[in-house]
Amino acid sequence: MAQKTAPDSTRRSERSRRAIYDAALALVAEVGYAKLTIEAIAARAGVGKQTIYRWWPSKGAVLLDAFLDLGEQASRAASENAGKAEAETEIPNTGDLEADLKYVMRATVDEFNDAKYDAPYRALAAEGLLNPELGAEFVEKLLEPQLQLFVKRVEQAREAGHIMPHIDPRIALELWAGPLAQRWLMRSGPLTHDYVDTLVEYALYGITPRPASS
Amino acid sequence: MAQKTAPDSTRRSERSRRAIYDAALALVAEVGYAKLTIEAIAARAGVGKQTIYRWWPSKGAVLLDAFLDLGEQASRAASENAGKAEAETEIPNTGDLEADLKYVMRATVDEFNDAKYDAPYRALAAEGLLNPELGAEFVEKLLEPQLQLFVKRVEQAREAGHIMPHIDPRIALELWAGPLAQRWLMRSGPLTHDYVDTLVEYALYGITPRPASS
Amino acid sequence: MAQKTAPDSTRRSERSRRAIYDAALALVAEVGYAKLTIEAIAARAGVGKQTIYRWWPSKGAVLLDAFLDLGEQASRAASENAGKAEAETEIPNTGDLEADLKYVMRATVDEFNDAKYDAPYRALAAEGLLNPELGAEFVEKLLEPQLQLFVKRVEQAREAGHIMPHIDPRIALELWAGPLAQRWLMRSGPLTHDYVDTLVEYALYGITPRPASS
Amino acid sequence: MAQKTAPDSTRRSERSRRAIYDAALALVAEVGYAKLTIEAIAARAGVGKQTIYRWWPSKGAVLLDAFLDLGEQASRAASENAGKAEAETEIPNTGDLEADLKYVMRATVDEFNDAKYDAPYRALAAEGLLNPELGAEFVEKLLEPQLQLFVKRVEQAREAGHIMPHIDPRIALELWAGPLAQRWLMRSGPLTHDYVDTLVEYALYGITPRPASS
DNA sequence: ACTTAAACGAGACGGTACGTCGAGTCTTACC
DNA sequence: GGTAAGACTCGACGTACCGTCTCGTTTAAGT
Repeated sequence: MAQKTAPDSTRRSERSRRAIYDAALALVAEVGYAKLTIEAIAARAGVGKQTIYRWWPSKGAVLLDAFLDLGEQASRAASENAGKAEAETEIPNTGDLEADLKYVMRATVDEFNDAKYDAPYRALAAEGLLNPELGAEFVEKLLEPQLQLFVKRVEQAREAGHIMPHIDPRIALELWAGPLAQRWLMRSGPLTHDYVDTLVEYALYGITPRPASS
Repeated sequence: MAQKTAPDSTRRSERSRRAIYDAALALVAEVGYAKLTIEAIAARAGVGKQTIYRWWPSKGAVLLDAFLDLGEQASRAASENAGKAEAETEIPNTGDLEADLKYVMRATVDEFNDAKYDAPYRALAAEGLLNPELGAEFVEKLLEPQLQLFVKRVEQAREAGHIMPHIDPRIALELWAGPLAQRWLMRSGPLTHDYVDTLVEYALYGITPRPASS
Repeated sequence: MAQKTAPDSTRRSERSRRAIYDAALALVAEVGYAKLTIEAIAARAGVGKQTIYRWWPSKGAVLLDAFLDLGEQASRAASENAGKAEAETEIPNTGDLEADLKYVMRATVDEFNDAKYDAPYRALAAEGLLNPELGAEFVEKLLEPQLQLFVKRVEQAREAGHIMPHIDPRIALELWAGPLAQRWLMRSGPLTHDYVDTLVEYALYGITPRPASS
Repeated sequence: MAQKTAPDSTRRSERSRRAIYDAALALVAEVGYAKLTIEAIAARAGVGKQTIYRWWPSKGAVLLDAFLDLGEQASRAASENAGKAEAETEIPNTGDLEADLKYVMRATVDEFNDAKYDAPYRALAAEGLLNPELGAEFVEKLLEPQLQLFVKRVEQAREAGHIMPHIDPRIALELWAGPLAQRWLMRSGPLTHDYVDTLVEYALYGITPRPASS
């Protein structure tokens, strides 16, 4: 895991790291991931190229860290505002699973439609497809934590008897998360509130006829 | 659509086109999409670079055509074998929707696990994420045709009363196709027959408790 | 001797070669050999770096060719002016060896004191000291041809009985050429007409007392 | 001579200085002057880069000091061996100028042919060509002291009547020292005992015919 | 069958970015 | 305050490909 004489991270320049994150995020939004270059990041950040190569193995890795840092900053800011530290870190539980899922899915759709998040997130996903190491990190640090929120909420619903006991929550959540991801990434259809509402309904109640419903 | 003095496609060298497809597919499997270069394709194909630039705008476009051609060859070969021309071009309808879907999904899983298809397909998906034009072509020529097979089968089921009448087939199919795509692309979980079986069951019957079923 | 798939010199761009020569000579005069970079030559010449690397192995080799070309141009210009094609290509023979040598040596001193020639010539000499390949080429193409002019003149003098028969002309000429080169390169003393006059006298007649001379 | 807040040389680490000299001489022999780097010297010497930059302005200056130190060590060692302290610091005077010069010139040839001295000496000469400051120091500290030995011996010969009174010893010595230096540096001819013998003879007696010799 | 213009192979060209190396400066911890 | 260590900015290295541009040389359509 250590390359040739790993650098001493205690002497690392915090100032440079921040500047690199800012430059990477700004540039990926401006020119797109394909035209994002390490030279440009270094130049924009006022940093030597070697400082980037010393700490990251690829532009994808830089962008992933930058994006993770962006998330941390956001959640740190959120924590400070309200007293509730769980801001955005938990799916609400009003007792009505369908309503709660729709609420979160609509918010997710809005986020995917926000250019600020779309560019880097999409770039990381694309890079992850081709680069297994980065893909694994992407899944572990970005995707899975978000999916685990659904797992938790589905488990709560199961305990309340709203979900059948034999259902695997980790698979269940993919019924709505998978289609959303696919439409977003592939642009294979419009991303609307109606769409995710429908997704949640189909997933919860199935698409085959039920006997006596009410 | 025509660049400067569009080339005369009637005089196009079939031999070169084939050589380029072969080279592109071979190279993407050998070195991966990121390290695939037009120079290498030209060299491997014994072709001038200009011959590639004359007919395609990017390496992604070359690979897409090469992959489409691969599919055409495969289906042409299949047609010749059996008398049934619809080989692989239709989902079976035994009257049992669940069984038919599971059958097709298991076959799809097997295909995704086949390295021969995985490398170029994954590369095209990744490129499509970042390049909207190529993404649109990818969806139109590769993804949507496959999804339409599900649409057709779901409509048949609806007519047979096995699916509720208000269900939108185009959305319904995403309940199982979306999760499968996500797991494959993101490597966010294992791709097994059991997994897709579960997916189909959850999608058909929902995850919430049903009243007296039988 | 041939590197990897030697380039086809028939397709070489004459325009680029000239631009590279001009840029190299201009830059070495401006910033000195140590700060001369291939990137700067390429930029100044409006040429891709690869075009330099394709045809020359090092900046020293570029400069050597540029300087040789400069000499060829000069002698070609000289040839066109006067009818005598041997302009500068031969040492005069007035019958008076001492006078003829002094004449040529004074001209050489003037040339060494001319900044236009000093910078590249000195750079090439320095590079040749450390790089045997380039040094050999420097000697063969620049130094030796000039020394051979002296060899020829000394041989003429020997035939006329002005030089002792057992004298080796190739060594004899070093008596005045060697000290001049050393003073010029090492800056170990002033380079004046008087100095070379003295050199010629000492070399011709020796430094030990002669018996009754006249 | 003093940069910004000149370092206090009384606190200088003798151990480091020695290690730097050793490393510089070893490396220049191993990889050549062009590939000699300050980083490598520091690493080999087990010394911080700053310690080198604090005391020397360039790699050439380091090497010059290292080479001078080498000479001092050698002469100090020689002094301890024999009682005669002037070992190697004076040209013998047997009364036969020709023999004495040939003796010293042959020894010089042997030294130039010794790889141990050739590499650093040649490197310093080359650097001195391009860098006037270092060149001046090279001449003053290395070249001129050696030439002065010849000046002294020629003056002795003049006093003995073996050299004509009007001869300038400083110029006379260049008749044999210049050609030798040129052949060595430029590799423009073989460096043998015969060659320097011839040089001395030509220089002493001239190349033109003498009346009645004996 | 002959002509002729376009496609072709080859590859040199002006560029951009790569990932590495070393220069010279600066900071940290130690002695 | 000198030192070992090494991270920093900067600039150049030599390489790999990009996409464009000639060069002859096939090659296939139209005469």
